[in-house]
Order: sequence, then structure tokens, then C-alpha cells
Amino acid sequence: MLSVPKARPIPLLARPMCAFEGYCRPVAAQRKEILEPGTFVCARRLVKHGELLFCAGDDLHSIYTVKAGSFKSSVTLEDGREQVTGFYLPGDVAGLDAVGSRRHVSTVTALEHSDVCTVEYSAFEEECGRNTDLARRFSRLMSNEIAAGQGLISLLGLMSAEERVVTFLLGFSTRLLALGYSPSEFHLRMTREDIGDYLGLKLETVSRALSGLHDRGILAVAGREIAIRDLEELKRLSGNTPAGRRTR
Amino acid sequence: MLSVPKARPIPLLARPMCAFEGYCRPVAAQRKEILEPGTFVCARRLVKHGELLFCAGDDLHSIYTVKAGSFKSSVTLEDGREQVTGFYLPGDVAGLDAVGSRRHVSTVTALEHSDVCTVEYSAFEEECGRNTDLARRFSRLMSNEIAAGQGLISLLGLMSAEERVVTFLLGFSTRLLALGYSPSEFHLRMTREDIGDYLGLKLETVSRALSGLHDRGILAVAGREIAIRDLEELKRLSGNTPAGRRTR
DNA sequence: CGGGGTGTTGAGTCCACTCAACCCTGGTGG
DNA sequence: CCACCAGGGTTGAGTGGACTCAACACCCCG
Repeated sequence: MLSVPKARPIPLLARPMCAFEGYCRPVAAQRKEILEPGTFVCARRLVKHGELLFCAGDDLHSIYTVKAGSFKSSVTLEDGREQVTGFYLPGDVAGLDAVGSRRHVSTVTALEHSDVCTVEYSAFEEECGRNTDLARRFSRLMSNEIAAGQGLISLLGLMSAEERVVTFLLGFSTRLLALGYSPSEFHLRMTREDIGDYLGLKLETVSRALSGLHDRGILAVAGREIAIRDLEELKRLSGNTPAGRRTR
Repeated sequence: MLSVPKARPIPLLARPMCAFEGYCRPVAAQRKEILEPGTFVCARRLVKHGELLFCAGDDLHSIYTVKAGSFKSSVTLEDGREQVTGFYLPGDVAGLDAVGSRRHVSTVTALEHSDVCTVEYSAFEEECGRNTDLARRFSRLMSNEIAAGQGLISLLGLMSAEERVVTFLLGFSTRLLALGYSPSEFHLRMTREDIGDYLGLKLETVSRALSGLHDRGILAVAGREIAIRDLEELKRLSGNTPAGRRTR
């Protein structure tokens, strides 16, 4: 086991980005009545570690873009079993599942002190009606969320415990890379239990899988600090990425 | 075991409905140059049992609304393992996962001889830019797909084999009801293997679960013919529908 | 110093899987 | 007409991977 380094808080916003960049002005601008046509209101909100952004069953008021920090979204069954359906990092948009029914089906919880941009949905929808490019971005955002869901579905339906953990790590690594962070050494923002609830595994199983990968020299694991030591082997273990046109 | 009744082909379109109703004119109308402004082109296509509507990796050309028949969508890993991600019945729209990346991530296969309406996507997108109401419908459609995905995710991550089968049957029953069919007696369009690939189970496990429910008098199962005999008990076994604001 | 939250590891259990046999039905061709 | 075969479904016996239960280590904080 490695010595556990200090859990220095990694700022999660090396490359500031926003799905609605260029279309959104903070409320301050609105108050000063300099709001330009072609933009929509957008209020900052700080969310403390463990606080809910919104909860399953809540009416849809706003959708949220993450500016800094991280979140998990989850669905809870009546008996308390929790399924984490995704993690949101800066640039991601939360709340899209509510657009159809006007009610949130998932609950989104901050994994650390975080900062979001609140987009009042009815105003946003109106703006989409005036702004084709914005509407198009929004469609793509939703479609990507569908595709991400299908990725998790195939993980849950098809993969062994180790494959799930490996696939999760590779996916997280890829997302960090896109945000401008190191894809090979990173800090997990979530507990083993969150990871397990995401991957359909118990926390002990996640821990065992990580230990196994560590012992084989593929990873260096020290609590939530992860270093990828053998990326090729990791990819081989995940191996079965979705295939295109089948040959059979 | 019941005697197996004749597999009479149930027409799947008691209540004709379409997500784009009122906005779409068949190509025939276009040829006659009577296409009104505010509508978009829409070509019928017949798909035979087992044929693909589109395949993972294909470029996005069109999205499809099911007019009659039924389909499964699936994701296949490199090693051939298949995960069914959903079933489409009349009124459903297939292909929404491709809008973001311009490539289909799933493959959609006809479960029987079926009939779809082909909507060329770029024309449709343009039309959405002119027609706010249409764009809004489309957003809801996509959002509902996200919500449905989250339902399957929590099923795969949290439920036992029997719970999965029960939840699947109740969901299928509800959809048939919405289409105007009997929710208590129906014909499954898919094989045990398709159901298993959807629920993350092997076909033998699906068969055993159905036999168990049959033996306890909760269902009457005869091949693909299903009759729900004790709906309350079935709901109790599924029991754990997603919960709202949690009390802990 | 005690306690709660988090993480690791071990021992034993059980549910869904694997492998296999068998049945039924519908289609095809001699 | 019947023989044959392939696809789909059911059931049984045995296995194994992830689970349950449990103990313990570590860290931060009051």
C-alpha cells in the first residue's frame, strides 16, 4: 500500500467551459438592465458538500451547469436502495431528465463544495425558440446524455466487477483529460460506496477490485488517489468497448 | 402449463399515434408539390422481421417513428455480448442517441414485420428552428428517453432477477395500455433471450422467473402469451418503484 | 481520548450462471 | 405423407463470483 498523500483539494476547473457559453449572462447584468437580446438569465449558486441541487419528485424550475466541483445523480427506490446514474463535472449540465415530465426523476447531490449556474428553464426554452444554434446545442446535450446512459446500461448488464471498475476509471480519466487535467494521476471525488452504487456493486467489491489492480501493478491506489501505471493493460481489461457494425 | 394458444398476430396499432403528428406529410404530398410550410418530409419504410433499421456506427441520416410493429435497440461489445437497451412500440421514436455525435451508438432491429416513418434529420432540425412547438415536443421526447434510461439503469443496478422480470412485465403492460391494448393479457414480441439481454439476465433465468410466477398463480404463462392473474401481488413483488424526496 | 466516516480484508453463503438434456412447433424437402 | 432439422423454451445439477457479515485500520475532528 502506498502512503496516502495529503488530500489536497484539486480545483476542478482548469479549462473553464460551459455548454451555454456566449448565451448566458449573470443576473447582475440583468439588474443593471444591460441584458442583451439573445441571452438568458443565469444565477450562480454555491452548493455545499452533501447538499442537494434538486431531488427526485421536485418540479422542474431550472437546469444547472456545473462551474466548479462535482456532483452525483441518483435514483432511490422506496426501500432505500440507491442507484447512482452519473457523475457531473464542470461543463456538464444536470436536470435534463426533467424536461419531458416537468419533474425531476433523479436527485443530484454535491460531492464537494461546488458552484453551479442556475438556468431558469422556461426562460431558457423561450430563448431556444428564438435561437436556433442554442436549441441545437441543447439537442446535442440531451442526445449525449442518452448515449451516456446506454453506456452505463451495457456496463451494468454485461460486465464483470473488475471490468466495471476498469471501465469507470478509464471513463473518468478521459473526462479529466478533456477538462485539462492529468488523465493518469487523479483524485476521486466520490466514496467507494458511491462508485459501487454507480457500478451496481457493493463497496467491498469495488475495494477488492482496486486492490487487485494495485497488486498487479496496473494501478497505484492510495485511498482516493489513483495513478494509472499500465494504461495498455487497463484498456485490455476493459477491452470490450462497444462495437460498430457487426460481422456475424 | 397452459396449452399454447395460436400465436395470432396482434396488430400493434389500436390507437394510431405519432410523436410528430400534425407536422409531417408523406413524401407523396411533396411530389405533388402540395407540401405546406410548417411540415417536413416523411417517408414510409417497411422493415422485415430481423432486419436492421440502423446499426451502431452508422452516420445519422434519419430518425424513425414506429407506425406498426416493434423493435429492439441494442449495444454490442467487441466480444459479441449484446445488451438490449430498449424496445420500441408504435408511437416511439428511434435514433435519438445519434443526434449529439451524428453517429448511431445503438443498433435497432425489427422484432416482427414493421412499418416506420423515416424523418430525414437535417430537414427535421431546420423545421425545429422554425417551429417552436415542434422543437419543444422533440426536447420532451429526448428527455423522456433519458428518464427511461435511468429506469433501466436502476433496474440493472439494484434488482434481483425476479424483480427485474416483474418490473419488465409491469412496464410492458403499462405501455400496451397506453396504446389501447389489454394490459392484463398480451403477447410478448421478443424471445426469452431478448428479454434476458434487456434485463441483464440469461434466458434460462428469465424462463425460471416466469415459471415461478406462473406456479404461484400470479401469471399465466404460455410461451409468449402472458396473462396477469394477480396484479396487486405483481406490483408488490416489483414493489420498489423509484421514490421521491427521501426521509432519511 | 473517543467516535464517526471511510476503506481494507477475510470467511462463508447464495443467487444467477454454465452446461446439458429434453420438448414442442413450424418449415422444408424427399 | 413423414422424416428431419433449426429455433425457441423449459428444467435439472453443479459451479462460481459477488454478496453478507464481521473485524480491524486509518484519519480527521471535537
